[in-house]
Amino acid sequence: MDAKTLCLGALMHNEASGYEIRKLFEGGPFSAIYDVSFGSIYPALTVLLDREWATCCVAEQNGRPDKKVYSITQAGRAAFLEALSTTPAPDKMRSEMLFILSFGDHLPRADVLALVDRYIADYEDRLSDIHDRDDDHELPPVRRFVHNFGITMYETALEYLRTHRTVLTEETAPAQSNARQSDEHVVTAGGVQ
Amino acid sequence: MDAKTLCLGALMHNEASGYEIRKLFEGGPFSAIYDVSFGSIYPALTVLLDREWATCCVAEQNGRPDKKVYSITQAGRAAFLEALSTTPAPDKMRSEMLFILSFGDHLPRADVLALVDRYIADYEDRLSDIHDRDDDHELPPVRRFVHNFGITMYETALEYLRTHRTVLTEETAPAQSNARQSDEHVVTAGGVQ
DNA sequence: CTGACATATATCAGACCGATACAAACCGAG
DNA sequence: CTCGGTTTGTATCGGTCTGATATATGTCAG
Repeated sequence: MDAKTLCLGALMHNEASGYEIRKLFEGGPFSAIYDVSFGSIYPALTVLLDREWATCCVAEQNGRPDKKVYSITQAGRAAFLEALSTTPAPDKMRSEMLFILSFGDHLPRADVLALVDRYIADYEDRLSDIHDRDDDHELPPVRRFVHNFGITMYETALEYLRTHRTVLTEETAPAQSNARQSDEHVVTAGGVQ
Repeated sequence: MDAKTLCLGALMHNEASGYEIRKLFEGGPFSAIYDVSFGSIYPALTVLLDREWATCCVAEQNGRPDKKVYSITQAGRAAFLEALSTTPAPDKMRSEMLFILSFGDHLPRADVLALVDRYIADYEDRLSDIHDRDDDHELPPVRRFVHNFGITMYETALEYLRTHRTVLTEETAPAQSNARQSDEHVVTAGGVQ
């Protein structure tokens, strides 16, 4: 799924500037679904103009810098629906938090708990972003299906983190230092070949 | 989180070849956490050798091609724990499936249901991968915490998809064709500025 | 009136992805 | 017994994407 398709998708609902498209993916309705950065969006929008999949006009604003507002064309809509017809790749998660936590047994327990707290705060923010938007009102059925899927996943993550955090405070002696680990986990030879 | 750190993490538990590291992230214990491709892994392993964060030896196998087995060094462990000390970036999800589904109201309902079915099958496979591995036995506490988090998220996704799929079969008339859409959602002017 | 913050566009070096190529070995079907 | 398909395994490369940075306008608080 390339940046051009993602931008076309953003423009399907409404005309938007590059900055606004970015906000749809960061904190907006696409934030639980996909991620794309400025460095991909602006070049992609240029390509959309080249292919006449979008048009652009400058909008002056009061109290803000001007912005370039892009609108999708009929050709753009056709190209978008065509792009949607490819079989989707499986979901890809990139969680630095979980990756670090998966080595939490090598870290001081206090650090682990701090990470979990940060993780909780992160998902609380995401959930409140959703509720602040409040796009609940009269979504078409499939959009509602996707919307509620995201909310369900966030709420599940939060509930798990909150209820199981306590287990980590009660558990047996943690590794006190990250300079020394027990060598039990280190398999240096044998077992292979 | 760059490929070098991800490879070091993989080597923390066990020595491994590039191919084996890839499998840890595709279907293996890291599959719910992070994703990294061959095109990143092999160059990263070369860099690890250069920096003496890993050593390498060729292992002959019976009935299989030779493989190059990498082992993390003490300097590598130090570098890895150092890398873990940075504050983690927020989770990034990339779901082509959800992105396509979020435009499901523009698509024939049968296509949407087929997509949901594929999505369900996808997560069923992931869950059975986890249970096939069965690394449940005696994980250290924080690893268990992360492990069960992944299982919980997968099970929640499956339950949501299964129970709410039925709603999409009962609902009001779907868009019959993807060549025509109602123009109601298309805001071409006004409302901005 | 200074600094911090939000809005807004744009670029670019470096990192990464996905596809591809190559190769060795297995296995089932015809 | 060989043909094609699958698994294991290493490696590279073009095209794409990221994350940081630069630039600029405007608000608001202190």
